[in-house]
Amino acid sequence: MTDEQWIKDILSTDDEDVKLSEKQIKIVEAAIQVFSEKGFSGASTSEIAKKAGVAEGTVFRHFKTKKELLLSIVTPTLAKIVAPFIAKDFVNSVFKDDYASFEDFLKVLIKNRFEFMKKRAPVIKIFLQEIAFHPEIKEEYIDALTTHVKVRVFQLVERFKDKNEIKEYPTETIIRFMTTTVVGFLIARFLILPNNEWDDDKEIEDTIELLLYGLKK
Amino acid sequence: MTDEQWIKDILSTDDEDVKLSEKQIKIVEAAIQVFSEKGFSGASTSEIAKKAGVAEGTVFRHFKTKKELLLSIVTPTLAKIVAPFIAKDFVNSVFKDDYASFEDFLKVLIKNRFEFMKKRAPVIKIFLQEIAFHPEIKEEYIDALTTHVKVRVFQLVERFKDKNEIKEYPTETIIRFMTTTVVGFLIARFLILPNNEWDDDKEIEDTIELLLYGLKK
DNA sequence: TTGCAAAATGAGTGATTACTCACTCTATAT
DNA sequence: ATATAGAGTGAGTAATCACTCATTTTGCAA
Repeated sequence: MTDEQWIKDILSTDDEDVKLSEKQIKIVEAAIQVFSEKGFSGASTSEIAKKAGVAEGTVFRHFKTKKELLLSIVTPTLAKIVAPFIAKDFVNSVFKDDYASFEDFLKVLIKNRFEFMKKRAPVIKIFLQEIAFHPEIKEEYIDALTTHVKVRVFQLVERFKDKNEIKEYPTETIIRFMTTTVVGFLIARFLILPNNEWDDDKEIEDTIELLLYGLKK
Repeated sequence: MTDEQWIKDILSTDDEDVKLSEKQIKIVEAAIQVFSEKGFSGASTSEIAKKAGVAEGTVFRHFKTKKELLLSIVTPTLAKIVAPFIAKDFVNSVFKDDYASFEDFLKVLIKNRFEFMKKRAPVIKIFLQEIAFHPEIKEEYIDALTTHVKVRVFQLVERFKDKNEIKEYPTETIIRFMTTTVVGFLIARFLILPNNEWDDDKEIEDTIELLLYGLKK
């Protein structure tokens, strides 16, 4: 349990984008708030400017169009979703000391994605909402997921299969099962019922256990 | 396997709303298409009217506001989502002949919701999208789910627990697990990747099996 | 203090929005 | 044939939209 540094490093998500002026940051923050509340189409640039404490013209000085403002929020988010998995030898790192169990992996992964979601719920809400109406974003998202994340997780799952830790289901199905379970939990926790009283530690623990029992040999 | 009439009856979702004039139907159909493609805010009443082959005034003769048009689509959907579970003695019906297994129940439920989703994907997309921006709809939805669906499924799961068919996890967690798995599959299948080549029968089978292994004692 | 470029401004632009209303068309009853 | 009611129309309305641009303010080097 103590020696999980192998993934924690890879999964780090704490880098922040800099090189934005003070006003630019205020505009982006306001945009996140308004987009999150009303959706991209329902949000008006005048409201964003007002909330940012800035003239409407200033918004367009820094972002050529309203859509560019959306992209400046959504694109880095996509990058951060993918980031943990693009470490070149992701799979090997996990197995480096031939010590990693499927359980340990699940644990670290879920806890990490939990913190990720906790910190970025409004942005991820925008991301999920708008992906449906902007085919280029959706395309880019699916592309990034399949070429970076899926390929590597695929290898990983097959290694755990080889080690006889999990069942012989189609790897596709296993990945889908893991994904919907984790993502479903996070969406329920942070987007649908954020105001419920959640015993987070217990929910995470149970989710891991259920997944484990469903998949282990 | 042959004698599952007990649920199939209860789960029927094939009633259609009538008492709508020909033009009203065309307007609603057009609205479903445009709302589904562009979202509520992004859709214009003029486009809906055009697509329905109708003057814009006609839209407002039948639906006082744009939002009323949205509600005329979304409200019956909510009713149909809940419908299967509001049969007064839902739980007892399932156990009527003391013959139902958890597996049979899962099988019928998933297949039924699959057909439901298949038939109504665009409307359900609208439903899921707009629930985020219309608190009253969300409230009504959560209310209906907790007072009708959740209560009954709760009883059901506990009965299966009593019969030693499933584990002693918190019933809440079991329900969430079942829900995210099934809903996650349906969203992946019909909303995110509808154009993939899906072996539906196999996916359904595997999903049931995985859920079963995760939950059975 | 002055000079000056970059940043910020907000009134102005044409397009589009949801919605209205005075009017016409159509179907049925007599 | 005529009257009547309601369905259908589409030009018109004020409001709001994303975006522009001539002008002012600001920060800083000389």
